[in-house]
Amino acid sequence: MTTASIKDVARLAGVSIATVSRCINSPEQVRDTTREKVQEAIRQTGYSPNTLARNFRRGKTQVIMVVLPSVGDPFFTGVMSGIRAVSDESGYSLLINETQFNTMTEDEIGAMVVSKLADGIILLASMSPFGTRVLSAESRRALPIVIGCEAISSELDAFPSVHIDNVAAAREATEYLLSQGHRKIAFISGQPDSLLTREREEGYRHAMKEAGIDAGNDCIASGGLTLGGAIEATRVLLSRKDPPSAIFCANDEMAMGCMHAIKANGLSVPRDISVMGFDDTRYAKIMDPPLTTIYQPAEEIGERVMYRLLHEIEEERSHGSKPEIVPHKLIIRRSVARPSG
Amino acid sequence: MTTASIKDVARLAGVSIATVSRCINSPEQVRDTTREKVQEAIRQTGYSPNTLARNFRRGKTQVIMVVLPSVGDPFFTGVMSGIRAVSDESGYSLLINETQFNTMTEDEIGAMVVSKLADGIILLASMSPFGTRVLSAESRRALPIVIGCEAISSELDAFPSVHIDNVAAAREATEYLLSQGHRKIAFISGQPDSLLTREREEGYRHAMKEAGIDAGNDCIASGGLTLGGAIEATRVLLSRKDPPSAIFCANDEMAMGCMHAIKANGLSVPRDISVMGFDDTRYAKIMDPPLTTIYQPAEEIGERVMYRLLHEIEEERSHGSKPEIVPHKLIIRRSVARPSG
DNA sequence: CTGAAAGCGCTTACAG
DNA sequence: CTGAAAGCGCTTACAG
Repeated sequence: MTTASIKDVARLAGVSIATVSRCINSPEQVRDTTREKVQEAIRQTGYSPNTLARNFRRGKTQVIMVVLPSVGDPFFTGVMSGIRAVSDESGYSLLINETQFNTMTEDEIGAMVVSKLADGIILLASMSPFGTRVLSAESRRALPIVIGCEAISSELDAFPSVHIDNVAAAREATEYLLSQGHRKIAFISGQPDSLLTREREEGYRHAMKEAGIDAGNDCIASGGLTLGGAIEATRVLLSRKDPPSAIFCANDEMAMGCMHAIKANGLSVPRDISVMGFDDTRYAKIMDPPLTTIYQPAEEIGERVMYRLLHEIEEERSHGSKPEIVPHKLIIRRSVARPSG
Repeated sequence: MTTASIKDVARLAGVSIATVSRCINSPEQVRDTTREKVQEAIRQTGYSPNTLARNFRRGKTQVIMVVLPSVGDPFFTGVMSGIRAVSDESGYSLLINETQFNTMTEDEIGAMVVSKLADGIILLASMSPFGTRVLSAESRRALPIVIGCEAISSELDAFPSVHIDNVAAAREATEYLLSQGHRKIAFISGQPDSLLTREREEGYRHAMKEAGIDAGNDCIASGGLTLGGAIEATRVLLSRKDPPSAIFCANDEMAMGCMHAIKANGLSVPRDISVMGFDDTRYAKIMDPPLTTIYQPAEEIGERVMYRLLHEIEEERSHGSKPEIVPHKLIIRRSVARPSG
């Protein structure tokens, strides 16, 4: 199958390749009769422009790369659909790059843009705060990158971002648990180096401290943001001499695992132990009992991130832009009750 | 930020661009002293090869495109990790293209390959069985495409594929329900035009028929493979004059919604109604009660699909290859019991 | 409205 | 081991 090139079309139609190109890219510049001849030739040859050549020539690809940690994470369903809503009407295609929780260094991110495979990048995944400095602060600012959902490392704070106030949200969640009378509140965090959960942990610690409670290190267990990790972490927490009366998980995925582990241990949620999640994924409301959690406006985050990126691509790069903070919301369902003790 | 080109490096190092190119692509062909000069020049200029130019020149991209219906679908976590395990050791990058349940026509798929944006394609998503015929049967066979998980339309049956025997698996699931004494078994299907669920539905019908039970159309409700769709479908089923004693859902996602709707209706699973899923995603075992379902070897499917694709890319295209069938397995947990009636 | 020509940045036989 | 040169397929000022 030797694919037809623009030359074959030109030869068949009896015109120059420039004219064929114009028929495709700005047909209004071509006389009707010529255009029809060319279109017929395109049909006959089965010609389709070589995207590789075109991208190269134009120096751009019309694609936006979305970097996310893991396909199969229900939280990203909403974010993606927000991104897509905007990209659909802007003529960009979306391609997704999965990191599988390998933190990306700044350099790898930079390489993606420098290599021109995408015109812009949306980062929804964590990345190492310790990228080696190939890119100067100046050139870094020039890359069309926008960060969504996550707090970001100091190396990346030159980039625009949109996310909720994770510290405040986690504090609010913890305060709700406190308001229900809990004192022994444990926290299941993500990977120790994840900035996102570090912020949520900070909110938790802050609220505990303000309530005059010493949240020592054995109030905190790492669940790696995964279902299995949370099950393990919960088991550890429950086996302590003085187990918690409430567990706050840094995301809903872990809250699902946590609830399961509690029940598997013969205890009841929320009668024996209360569980609080974070994200409000589609599963939160169908948990048994339905999960009390923090809602993140996933679609809105997606839309705003994409708008922001289009701005970065099309306008002058903004300098030192502040993060856009979108509102979160505490969703009270039935996985939290007053402690029985 | 004007990025350095190969010319800048050549000038600075005092060599030709051919030599710079060789230093990058086959350094062993270059004398040590020259290579060092060039490497120093690369460092100073911050040069990084323009991937667009390179891809264009080479006529290939070293990327594999994975087409899947939806990021955020837990089933694909395993398939992707199988694919990645193989691609990692083969030097290909993975890019993901999400269809959001818009069925892709054969033409769109073909366009992706013809346009050369990827060297090969893995299709994990449904596609319309009615692609218009831009591609002849011959040329179609030439595209490096492998299909995973799904049964496929007749237009696409020239492509290699790897999946479980969906008909047999669904039959087995239904037979298990029958063996527990159920007669009034409902089925929640996907989109009416989804080939995948059509096969599962076929297995269900087959088993029912063999048991001498008339599974009329009101035993079947469409849930669109989504959580919300299944909740709705379950409500409809429960409101029938003669509600089912067991519900077989075409995937686990719907089984989760189904169980929720049953409980929300004040009924108990499995005491009042049994629920059977399909896929055995990571959530199946943490459902309450844990979900009885069909296990698909997701990782293995991913690995095999990727191996198959590498074969397609690197070797001669295979003609009329048979689908690879991987084994499924009935996983008995606690969402199915004997009917109470 | 159309064509001849330059050039995007690279790779790779071909000579030497 | 290295360089000069052709060429990948397209787009786009520039002339006419």
